Amino acid sequence: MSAQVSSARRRPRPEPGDEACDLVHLDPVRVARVRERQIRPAHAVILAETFRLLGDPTRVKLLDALAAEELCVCDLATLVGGSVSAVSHQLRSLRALRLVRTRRDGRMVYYSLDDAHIVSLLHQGRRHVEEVGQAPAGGRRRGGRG
Amino acid sequence: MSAQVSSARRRPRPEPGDEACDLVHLDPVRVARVRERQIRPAHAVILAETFRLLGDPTRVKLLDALAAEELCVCDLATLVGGSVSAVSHQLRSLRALRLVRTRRDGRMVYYSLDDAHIVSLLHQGRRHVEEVGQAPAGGRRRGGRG
DNA sequence: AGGATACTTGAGCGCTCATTCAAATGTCCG
DNA sequence: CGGACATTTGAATGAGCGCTCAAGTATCCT
Repeated sequence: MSAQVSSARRRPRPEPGDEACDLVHLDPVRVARVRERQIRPAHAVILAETFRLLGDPTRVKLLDALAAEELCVCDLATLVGGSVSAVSHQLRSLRALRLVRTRRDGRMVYYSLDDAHIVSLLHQGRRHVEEVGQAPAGGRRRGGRG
Repeated sequence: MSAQVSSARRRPRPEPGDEACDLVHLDPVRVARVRERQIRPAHAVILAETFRLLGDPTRVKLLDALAAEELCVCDLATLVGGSVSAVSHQLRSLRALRLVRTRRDGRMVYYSLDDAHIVSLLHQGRRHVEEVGQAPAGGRRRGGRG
């Protein structure tokens, strides 16, 4: 672990024949090692897409509320403190990604969760936030367990 | 479970004295029940903020790469396939939220992960994506293992 | 000191996205 | 059928974001 780990880290001048791309100064050993375990680009996109859905306070509240039980749009709107229209729009996105499903009962439409993975992710995140209980930007603490 | 669970669900006409807000048709029992378990709005914002950071392919790749080992900016740029500047901007966001930390070694700046919770979330998500291996929008399958 | 390297930063731009408002759809009741 | 209700949808608007480009900072080597 100390013989030839870094090929660029201590190199005074990069040789001209080295550059295969814009970057002539990278560490090929390290890069190759990471590449083996690296997530596939397509998967990164899908994963980001999934996390992006959770990256909005309204949707977080929506999914969190639905984790308790199924709810109609107007109850959801009340619970998350938004307009019925706004909530409906968000539910549409959630439904498009199959995160929630609907059930009609007369005029009412009841929403419920449809993806156990998301619920797991959400709850894990919620647990973390409630543990630290700090604002993330500027004032966040690591290991704020006590 | 069938006595008086729903006050609005089967009510023909809402009485005029009922409306305390814009919504005159909600189910107070259900709403109250969910409210007890509901995430606090401030926590929802923090949680969304956290997930939002993970809601970008470049940042997902960045964090995923750093989960393997510490890396300098130019290696990261190579691994995620972006410009050094773009990567540096993203790392700035990540650093602001204390998701990554830096270590200087001469001219190089090495980044590494600084939040175990995020890593856990990321890996959990990655595992899920690699299990289903399907695009989320339009063609997603649940339990698409076979 | 001077030049090269590794990274950061600020401005600007195009794009996405969450919300609002207004209108439409579908359902129940008389 | 006609009115009230629950929800959906489309257009418009405004804010935020990620990228590029160009300059700036910090470090190393001679």
